[in-house]
Formats: sequence, structure tokens, C-alpha cells
Amino acid sequence: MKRELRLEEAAGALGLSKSTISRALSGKGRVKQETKDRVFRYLESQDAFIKTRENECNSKNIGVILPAHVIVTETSFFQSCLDGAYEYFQKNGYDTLYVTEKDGDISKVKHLLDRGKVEGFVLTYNPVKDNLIKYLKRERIPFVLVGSVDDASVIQVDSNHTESGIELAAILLNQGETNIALVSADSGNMVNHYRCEGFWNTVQKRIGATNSELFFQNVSSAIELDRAMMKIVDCRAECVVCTDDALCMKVVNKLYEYGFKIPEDIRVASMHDSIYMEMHNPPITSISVNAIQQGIHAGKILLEQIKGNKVPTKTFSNYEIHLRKSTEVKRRKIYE
Amino acid sequence: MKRELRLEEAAGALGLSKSTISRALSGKGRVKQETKDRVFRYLESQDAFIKTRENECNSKNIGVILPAHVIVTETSFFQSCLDGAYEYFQKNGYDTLYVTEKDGDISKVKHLLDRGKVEGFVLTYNPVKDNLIKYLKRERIPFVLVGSVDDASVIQVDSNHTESGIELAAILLNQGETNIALVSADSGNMVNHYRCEGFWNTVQKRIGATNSELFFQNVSSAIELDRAMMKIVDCRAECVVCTDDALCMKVVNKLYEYGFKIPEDIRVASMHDSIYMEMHNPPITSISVNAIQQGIHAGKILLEQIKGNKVPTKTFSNYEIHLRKSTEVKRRKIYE
DNA sequence: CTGAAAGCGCTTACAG
DNA sequence: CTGAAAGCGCTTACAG
Repeated sequence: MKRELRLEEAAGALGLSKSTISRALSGKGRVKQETKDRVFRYLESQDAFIKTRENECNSKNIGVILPAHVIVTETSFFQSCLDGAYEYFQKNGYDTLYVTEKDGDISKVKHLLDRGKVEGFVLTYNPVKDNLIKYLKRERIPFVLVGSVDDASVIQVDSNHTESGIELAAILLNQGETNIALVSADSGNMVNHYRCEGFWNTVQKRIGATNSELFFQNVSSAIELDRAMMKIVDCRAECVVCTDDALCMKVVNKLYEYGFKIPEDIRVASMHDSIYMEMHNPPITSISVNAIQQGIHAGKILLEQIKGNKVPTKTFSNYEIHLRKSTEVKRRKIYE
Repeated sequence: MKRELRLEEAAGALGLSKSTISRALSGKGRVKQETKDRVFRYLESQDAFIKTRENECNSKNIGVILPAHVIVTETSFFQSCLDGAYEYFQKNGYDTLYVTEKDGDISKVKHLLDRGKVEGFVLTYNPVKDNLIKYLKRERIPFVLVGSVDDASVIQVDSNHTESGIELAAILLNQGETNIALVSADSGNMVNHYRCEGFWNTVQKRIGATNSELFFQNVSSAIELDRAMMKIVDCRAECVVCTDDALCMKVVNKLYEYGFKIPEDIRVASMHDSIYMEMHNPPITSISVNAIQQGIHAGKILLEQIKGNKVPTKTFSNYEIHLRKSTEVKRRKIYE
């Protein structure tokens, strides 16, 4: 750790007064640039620092909040988001405090704020309970939400989930799918909600509301999944879309058990991409978002906000649909 | 954020002198317990704090260091390790700074130390370049390594990798496997190194050194994997063990392409468990370690060390071998 | 155990 | 742009 110096020592060594050193360090009051340089160079060379009121105050830390408990296949999103924000903060002189939140408990966040340990937060997800966001708003703490919420006073970074749902549906329909099932895990999750909404509305519009019983919501237990799978088989669905890749793996395994081949007998897609969707055999089509990019962006907007600059309320980030073998349709060639 | 009070204000409000308040807060010099209580209760009730030399010093932060770039399937270990340490620190009044390290660059760690932002570190992995550990040792910074290194002055928490390799080999051999291949990703990684060593020595001892060409090291590119797979097929191996689950998925996909059935034609196991090994069809046998537990343990030992207590140099944590369908052998029943 | 007073070290009007 | 000096606020021997 660096050696702590007194104003007096530095002043003596440089032939300046305590006042000048103090001003050079704080930036308040004018000091010749050359003098400033001399002061900083001296401290650098001595591997020393001087404690000022300034560097006591700004913690130069940001808290990045992740959900405490989450299905494992989703952690990669939050992890990447954290990594993106971390990299940005690093490059801009800020350090990152790791924070998790559970059941709307704001005590950890309050603790950091009370002790002045952070200057703001990146929330990597939209909490189910709204008291955290309420608290941050009330206390006027700078924060950026990676996610969507119906509140124009909250700064948000997110991809357009409704649109990606629509696009995935359009691709499958244009390929000729006519009997599509949609299986959603926790529908209270806004990401799932919006994606499913976009997807299912598009499907309904194109092929009518006849198969509305093929939209399964809140499928969490093994029993609920089995029930959904029975229905899928009974209705002879030829394409199944799942909200996340853990669910998707389970669905795929069930389909194999029933003797289906993918994609020959039935097509499968996920709304949440992970390395395992790509590594799966066959690789599975999925909606993919760039979590690192979103983390970087959230970090950037947050620091702007802390500096007092105006920032956009809502920033949309890109998504991609990774088309893979699981949705390939082998069509009969009409002209041969 | 809490309101900052002057000694004088609190003294006035409580009918005490500045000196007494100062002593009550610092714990230095004796103050009647009742008086101390009054002071703390007052601050609590006012949601205020007084800046002392004390609370300027101890950062009450720990840095948890993760590798910056890592194959995705391994991130869950570091993530869980971080979560375990974080939970422990939280319960013991410490906050957690997220830090990543890359290519032996110690600048981020140095930055935190120079500014007194952390009191110690948990290293969730054994860095390839040793300058980070060297630096922490030289500066006498408290830190705990989750991993193994040949240096009795470094406090370590790890599972016994050699032993888990031996045990997995013994299980497979006892099941009757006679022709086993071992495919290792980065062999410079000490975890891979020790597990492979234990595993392969056990295999060699039991079935001779004839098939030594079935131990493939540093298999990183697709070409190297293909070459290994060709050899595995040529040598008619009936069991393939991989050092991690990403590699294992690739191997499994290759085996499927070749028309093998698992476990009927060939058995497969991994040395690194993740949710995907369990979700795979068929589920894949794997060595499993409790990363959360290791994180908690590392956190505990670090705080003891910071308090100045003596701590054990090396703590071994448990591992388990999760036996799953991928290694089940359907034996011909001899008496029917 | 507590207070009055001296001390320490950074900051900041004031003066040039 | 810089310095001498007064000021602020926490700390700590000294005294009782």
C-alpha cells in the first residue's frame, strides 16, 4: 500500500506551501499547470498519496446487483452483464461491488449507501418485488436497470423482447410451421412475458386462435411439464418453442423419449441462448442477446448520470436470432 | 445516505463533551458502557454518522478475483465460489469487490491496495502466471487461494483432485472397463493436471501401459479433437473420460455422429460437473465439487487471517462422483 | 469515567 | 498564481 504523506512534507520537498499542494490536489483555486504536474509527479515517484477531503468522499465504487437465486442456465446473462459493466467501470476509474438481492430485501443496498461505499448501482434484472427500485428512486440514488419497467423515471437498457418474439414467430411461420406450441417458465418474469406476448400474438394472427391451448404458462414442476408434453403430442404440434434453455433441454429430452427426431419430426427453439444450445446435438435455434454489451452500456449511462449529464430513459440493445439445425425443415423439392 | 454529524453537535445534544463522543466511537480510552450506548442509540435514531479516523481506514471490503477469460462451462465454478465467499463476507460485515485478472496483470489488484479499498483477497483459481501470488506474498496482503500450489506459505482451499481422479478410475475399472481413453483440455491447468495424473496412473497400474496412446493432452482445437477421436475409434476404446463438460459435449456429439450409443456401445464421463451434465440425454457421470462451500470456507479462513489468527495452510474440501446413466454397463447375466 | 485544552492536518478567505 | 494565517474538526495527553 502507498505511503501516506502530510501536506507539509510534500510542501517542504517541493519548496511550495501547504496551501498550494492542497489546491493542486483538490483542483479548487487556480494553480499553474506546471506546478500541478510537479506535485503529481512527486507523489508518483514517492509511491505516496496525501489524504484529502476529496478522496475521502467519492467512493469511486459502483454496486452491481444480481438476483441471488436464479436458474443456473440464466446465470450466464447476469455474469456477462456484470463483466461488461465491470470492464467499463475499470476503464473509467471505478471499482465494482458485487451485490445480490433476494425477496426484495434492500438491507444490503442500504448498508452500502449508508456507509458511502457506492455512488450508484447497475441492476442487472428487473426485481419481482418493486421496493428496491422504489427505494433507489426515493433516495435519488443514480441507477440503471438492465431490463424493462413501466416507469419513465427509471433509466433502462434492454433489448426489445416483444420484437424478438415477433421475429422468431415470423421466421417459423414463414418456414411453413402451422402447429406451434409455446412453453413458458415463470411468466411473471417480464422478459418471458414480453417475448411470449410478441410470439403468441403473431402466431394467433397468422394461423388463428384454434390452438390457443398450446400456450403453456408458468411451467415449473416436472408434472406440469409432463402435462404440457402430453397435450403437445395429442395436438400433434410440429414445433415447440421454450422461454429458456434449461426448459428447452427438458423438452428435447422428453421428445427423444417419445421417439421424435429433431428437426425431422418436430422443430424446437429457445428464447434464451447459451453455449449449450449451440453445443447441443442438434444445435438449437435461439434468440440471443449481447449481455456484455448491455452491461457496458448500462455502466456508461450510469457514469454519465453520476456526472450530472442527461441520459436517455430507454436504450434498446440488439438481439439476434441464431438459426440452427433444430428448426431446419427438410422440404420436399417440388421441381426435380 | 446517512447525515454526517460533527462531534460538537452530538456532544451538545447528549450533554457530553466532544472528547467523550470521540472516545465512545473509537473504542480507545475508557467510557462507561451506558454512555457508549447512549451515543450509538442517538446516532441510530438520527440516522446519522460521525466521520472518525477509524471508519476512514478499514475498508471492510474484500476483493474476490476471478479469471477474466475462461471457457463458459467453467464459469459456474467461479461464480458459485464468489457467491459462497460473498455470503460469508456479508454475514460478517464485509463487502465484496469484484475483480478479474488476465495474463498476470496485477494493476487492478495494486490499484485497490494502493487506495486502501480492500483488506484482503480470495483468489478463486490458480493463475497461470505466478506474479499475482508473488506480489501478494511480497506485500504481505492476506489472501486465500481456492486451488493448489506447491508453496506452503500460501493458504489454500481445494478438493483433492488426484484422489478424485483415482476414485473415478477405480469405479470404472471395477465396473469392468478395460479400454479407457482420457481426453484433457489445457493440461497446464493444475486441476486438469492432478485429476488426469490420479486417473491415468490408476488405469495404467491396473491394465498395463499398453494403451498409453489413449491419453490425449492439451486438446483445444477441433482438429486435435478429431485426431483424438480417430485414435479412440481405431483403438476400440469403450470408455472416454474428459476433463471438462464442454469438451465432453463435443466428444459425445462426435460419438453420436459415428453412430455409437451411450452407454451401450461406449461409456462417457466428465471430470467437471455442471447442470448440463445432469440435463444431458443420457445424463453424464462426473466428478463434482461444492464450489459454494469452497467459497464460504475461503472467506472464513481469510477473515481469520485478517483478525491475526493462525489458519491451516491447506484445507481439503469434499468432492463427489455423480454416477449417471452414461457409465452404466448392461452386463450379460451369466446365470439366467 | 469525563472534560478543558492543546495538537494535528487539511482547507480556505485574504492579500499581494 | 502563491503564501501566511485563521479556521475547522477529530484526537489525545493531562487533570480530576
